[in-house]
Amino acid sequence: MAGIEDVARAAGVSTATVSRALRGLPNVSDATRRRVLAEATRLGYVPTPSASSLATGRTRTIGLLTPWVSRWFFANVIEGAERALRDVGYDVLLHTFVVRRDEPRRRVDPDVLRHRVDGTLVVGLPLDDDEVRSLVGLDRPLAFVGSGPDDQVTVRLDDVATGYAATRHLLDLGHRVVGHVTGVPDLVSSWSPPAERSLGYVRALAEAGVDVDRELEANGDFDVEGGRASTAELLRRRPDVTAVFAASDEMAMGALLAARDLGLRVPEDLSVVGVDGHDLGEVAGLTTVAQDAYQQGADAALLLLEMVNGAPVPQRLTYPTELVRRRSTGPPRAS
Amino acid sequence: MAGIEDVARAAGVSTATVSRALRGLPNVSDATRRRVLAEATRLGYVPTPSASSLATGRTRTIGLLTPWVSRWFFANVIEGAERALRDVGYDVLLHTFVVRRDEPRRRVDPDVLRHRVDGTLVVGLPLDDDEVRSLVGLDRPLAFVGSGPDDQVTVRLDDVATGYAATRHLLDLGHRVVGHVTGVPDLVSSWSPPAERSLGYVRALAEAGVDVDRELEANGDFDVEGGRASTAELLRRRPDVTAVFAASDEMAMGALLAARDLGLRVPEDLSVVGVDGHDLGEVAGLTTVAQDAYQQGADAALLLLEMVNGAPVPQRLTYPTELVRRRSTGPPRAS
DNA sequence: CTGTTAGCGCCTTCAG
DNA sequence: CTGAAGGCGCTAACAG
Repeated sequence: MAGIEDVARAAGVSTATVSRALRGLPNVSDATRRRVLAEATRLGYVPTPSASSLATGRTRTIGLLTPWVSRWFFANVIEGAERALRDVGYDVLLHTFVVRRDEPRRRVDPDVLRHRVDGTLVVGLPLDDDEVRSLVGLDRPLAFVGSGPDDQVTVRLDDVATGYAATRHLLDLGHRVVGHVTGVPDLVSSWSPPAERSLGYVRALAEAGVDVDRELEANGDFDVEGGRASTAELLRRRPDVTAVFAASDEMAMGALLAARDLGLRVPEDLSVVGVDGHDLGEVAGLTTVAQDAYQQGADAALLLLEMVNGAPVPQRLTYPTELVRRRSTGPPRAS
Repeated sequence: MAGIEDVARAAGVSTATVSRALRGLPNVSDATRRRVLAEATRLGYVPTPSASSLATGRTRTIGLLTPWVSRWFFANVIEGAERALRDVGYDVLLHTFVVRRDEPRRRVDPDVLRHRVDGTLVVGLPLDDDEVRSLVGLDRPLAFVGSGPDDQVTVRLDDVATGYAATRHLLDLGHRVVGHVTGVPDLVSSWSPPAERSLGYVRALAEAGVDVDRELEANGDFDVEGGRASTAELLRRRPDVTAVFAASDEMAMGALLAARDLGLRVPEDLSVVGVDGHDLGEVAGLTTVAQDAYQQGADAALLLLEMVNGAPVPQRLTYPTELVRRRSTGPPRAS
């Protein structure tokens, strides 16, 4: 409840000096600063954010845009980013965008962010060019995690390499008819991870001299039920499939369910590999190409802060992945 | 970039009228309102939040306090709350608190929330009395999800009944030596769900005339690895255990891993039941007492908004749970 | 129904 | 090194 004026009065200085002293600005004598600090503490003074925002234009808040919080990748990125930001006294404003199969999602509206954040972190949300432009138009730092336009600061995997690694693992085991459960049906942007993972898949097949067939790919919408349904569909179309590469662990878990539904043993009848390194992957015995989502969130947040502070930052941080072999993959049955 | 003054000038009215018109307040003629709206839209006017906060004392922001975002219950509550709030134009400020086994966590600091939120939602974060008092001292609406003090608005399960239901299911299957993997070692508050679930466990055992033994309980820290370790410990202490009730699905998954580690078959050698209804429970074949975390988050958010608007709200919303039977539970082996 | 006038609480030149 | 004073952009009485 104490205002800056109370502190000023108590310390016998002006409000300007209090402001300077408390924010660690120069041009305040040590003695004065100590006195101000002491009085501020004693009175329990805390600056009113809206007042200082109004005066400075800064909010010490970062906007976090994401389609979900309850999925592995997103939850971990958010957690990593929030903690990194909190550590330096920044708040996180959470904005989710419902993304559904059929209906188009609500568009990203820069007006909701304007004057409300010092920067924006877009987590795994595919934006069209207009949306990106509108965020750029906020004239505040902008960074992407998981995927992002080529000309924006982005923290992500090498998704082509990731898809390649997963597929290659299956090929190395001897599989020759490999299905692919991918992420999204229609891409609003050209920089989508599922598209690139799919490219890696195709590349690995081609390199191995294996036929690539559109019938071997199906959309699993990045969730368990989608993975289950599309794997079932895949197996209906091509009963000779012996392995499936799913573009996320959650879809891969769906693939495991589909196998069980159909009475197929894993990995004897069907091998499954995912992407993520989901916490529960071990329980399911899921082979996966693992990534560190938490750290990507934290690093992206730090990058964004650098930008907020006007420091130069690398345009792109590419994270490593690691193949984790578990029970869900093995050599195909001898046919 | 256009300010309220620009709109006022363009519409040929005062800023006060613009403010009234745009916020749908009475005492503005239809014609004027339309004109103002048109000009505001044309100029792309959006009120600066910090300015209106400073003037009104309202922020249209809710603070969300939680220990994690990457765990099932928390992620779903957060998602539900965020969407409910966004729908009515409220922002969510996310605050996480690292909770670790050993070290004490950072204390909840009301100063970070002061003048920054219109209300606070505490999600599954055990607070001590001082912390609760400090939040109450903010003089803003406060609500809890998952657990909360008796005298505060809380949305939660009947945790005693939940623990009872899970344990009862095992007893009904014929188990007589039932272990319990609980949540936390030392409770900072008396209203913790793990403590109540444990109470339900004890009650069910007592009712069935089965001995209750402290050795049959172990702390699993609410995560997979904790569940794994404590289940292993449990089985070491009491090799005659035939079933385990874990206070969360994530710990239950850990119990499944422990069983596998020890070469025990589930459910023939060990039955496992959890609590939550985790999305991946089906993949693991996990029997569970399911709850709807998303809806609890959404409802708590709505309750909080009612309070912000000065409406009376029920002190307590108790959510139903439902036993979902899967492969992880079955009758004990005939000994 | 509409305009005028003070603030809301802090920051930031500009003097001194 | 410090203080005075204006202003950030909007809202809330109070007149009219």
